[in-house]
Amino acid sequence: MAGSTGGDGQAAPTIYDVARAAGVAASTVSRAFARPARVNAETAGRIRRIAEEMGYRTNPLARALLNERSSMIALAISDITNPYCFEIIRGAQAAAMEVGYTMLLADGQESDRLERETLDRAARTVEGIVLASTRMSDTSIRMMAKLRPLIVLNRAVAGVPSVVTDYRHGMREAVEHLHGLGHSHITYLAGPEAAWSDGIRWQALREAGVEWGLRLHRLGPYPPTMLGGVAAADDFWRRSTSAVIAYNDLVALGLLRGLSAAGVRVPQDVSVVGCDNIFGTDLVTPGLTTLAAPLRFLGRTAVQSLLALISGAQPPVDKPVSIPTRLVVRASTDERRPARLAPPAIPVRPPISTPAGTPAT
Amino acid sequence: MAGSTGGDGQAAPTIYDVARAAGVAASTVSRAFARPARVNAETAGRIRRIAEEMGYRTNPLARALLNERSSMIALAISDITNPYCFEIIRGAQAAAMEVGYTMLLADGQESDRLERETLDRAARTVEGIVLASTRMSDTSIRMMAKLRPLIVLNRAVAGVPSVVTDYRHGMREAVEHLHGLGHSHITYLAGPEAAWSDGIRWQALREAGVEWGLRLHRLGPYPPTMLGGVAAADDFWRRSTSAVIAYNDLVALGLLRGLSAAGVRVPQDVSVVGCDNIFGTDLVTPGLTTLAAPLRFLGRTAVQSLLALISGAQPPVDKPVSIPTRLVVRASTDERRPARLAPPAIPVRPPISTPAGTPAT
DNA sequence: ATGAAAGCGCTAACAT
DNA sequence: ATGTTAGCGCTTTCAT
Repeated sequence: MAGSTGGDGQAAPTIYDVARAAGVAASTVSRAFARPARVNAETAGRIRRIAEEMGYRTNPLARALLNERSSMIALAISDITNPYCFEIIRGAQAAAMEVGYTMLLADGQESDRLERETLDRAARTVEGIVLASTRMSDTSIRMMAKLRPLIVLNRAVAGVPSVVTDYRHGMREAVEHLHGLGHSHITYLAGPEAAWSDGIRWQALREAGVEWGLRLHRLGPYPPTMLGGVAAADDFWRRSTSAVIAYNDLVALGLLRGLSAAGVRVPQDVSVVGCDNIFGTDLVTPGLTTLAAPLRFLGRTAVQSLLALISGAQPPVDKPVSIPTRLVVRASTDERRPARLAPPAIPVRPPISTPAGTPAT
Repeated sequence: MAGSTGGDGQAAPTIYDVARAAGVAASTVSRAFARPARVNAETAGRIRRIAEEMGYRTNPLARALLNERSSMIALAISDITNPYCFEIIRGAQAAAMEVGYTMLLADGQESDRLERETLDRAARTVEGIVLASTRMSDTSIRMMAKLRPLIVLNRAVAGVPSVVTDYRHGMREAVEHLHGLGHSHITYLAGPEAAWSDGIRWQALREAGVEWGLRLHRLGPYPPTMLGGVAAADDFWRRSTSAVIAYNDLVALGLLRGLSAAGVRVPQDVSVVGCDNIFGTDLVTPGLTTLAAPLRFLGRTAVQSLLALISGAQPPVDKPVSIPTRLVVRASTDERRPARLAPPAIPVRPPISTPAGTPAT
């Protein structure tokens, strides 16, 4: 019932305690753990047994102080509440754990300053950093990279090794899919201008458009959130094409909601494609067709690259490691209808005015 | 273009470097930062300026080695991909950052062993631990708590301080809501038997049932996942009441899916209530009515309690800190219909057989 | 108000 | 194969 309030009972045994108990020098104990080959097998065994009995665990801080090997890495995230991050974190954490590394999480709470502060504090402690999504400028990133081994995720920064998603191929697949469904015009709902991934997605999309002979339109930028998507629905409304590709799933989800409120049917009136395949995309009705980024694999790959970098590898700083995507087709995309058959069933907004610019045909 | 491959440019300046540059002893530099009052104001200013210029940052590892103050805490999560965790992590991280602490993330990947290993490794490094969701046994937890200051989240472990959600009040509200809609029988879809929150939710539900004069049924246990919910739909099918409360939102979401596949309409045929209010609950159709846990606040409170514990506070180990819930009413709950008017529109499964035990009336 | 010195727990040299 | 020693960067006595 009562119980101690927690906290250290007694001081943890040090390597000296173990050494004394085993009747050997501290260095021998150290070796018994780190380089068993250089210790008499029998002695090593005895030491380990005694250490085990005493509940000895080597103090990582002391080790780190000596040889800079803290066995910790940091993962920086600009906004941990974004579902996009979850799988990345999981992948990263798993990869770290596999090799005995501990992962520090630095959530920037969407603030450049907070993010830098956190990283700044952590930088000394960790052996390397993965920037999974960051608000920091290229310059800041390069400075950070000078301080510590660093890998950027889904962003290309000259001079810094990175792991990115292969949107070029993915967008081609998405456009091919829409083309196959008879769509000839696609609207892209842009994300934040500062986002590297927005630029690359739009560029990849344009190239794919040329390849398949589709016309592309661009709306935005919108905040990369559901609210952003709702706002986009409002704009899209006036200038609609039969197909939309959104910067990310959150925007697509918001768009779905906004469209539905406006009485526009998906996929009958408009086909919608998202990006990332986050949790929730198969929860909505209709399920969201999306360009799935292998999020968990991305996190894992980034950490593995970082560990390689730490052990002295020289990854290319100019060509990022590129991870392929996969188009997940759900119900939000369908064949283009020749023309809208009837006004929306429940026109919450005024019925569709004839689009000034882009005819839906 | 070329650029260094990352990694440390040159050794970071130590306190001795600063001391030399400022022409004072190292201890004075240390004091200038930690106890400015005990240093000549002018000297202190000069030191700080020089340190700033040199880009000096105190090495947390060295500090920690000396006085056990690493300014780090660990947050243990059994499964980081569970949306339930996100907001908790965010709240915890924010609270830690506010006071200059760094947060380590220990994801157990749903494995008791992995979780213990990770924590074991991290324990020496951190000043304290928050167990946000854990697969560990009470015994393991108590052992851990002896080693380090520790707070458990949403679980009561005798002898260990904890922060929990006030399900008693919440469940009463949920039952009142269903009662007000005319429901007289409620089925509870149980979660893992090992989960403390399952026990407490069921108990709170039973008490509320007595209070409002409703009959309660219990089905399960089911895995706390969407798949678990789909499986539950299968069982519930045969023994349905007009209202269901699921162990958590994931199960409720799965149930919604399973029910829909079976042609059972929500909320017309069945009202569904979830727990937690995770991301996605307002994405589904119908939106899920759910007992919202203040996830972010929970994480924040846990960390704050931990920090208090670390600074020597003696929180009660027997009565957990209790955080109130809020019932979020969406479209998945509605008035009970006297009887089903017609067989399901699209009976994927055989039409509803007369329930043997519990009549839907 | 400041300096000198010891030592946190560990490991890498060097010596045996 | 093992022991001895020095020192990582910091803070905390104790002395000045």
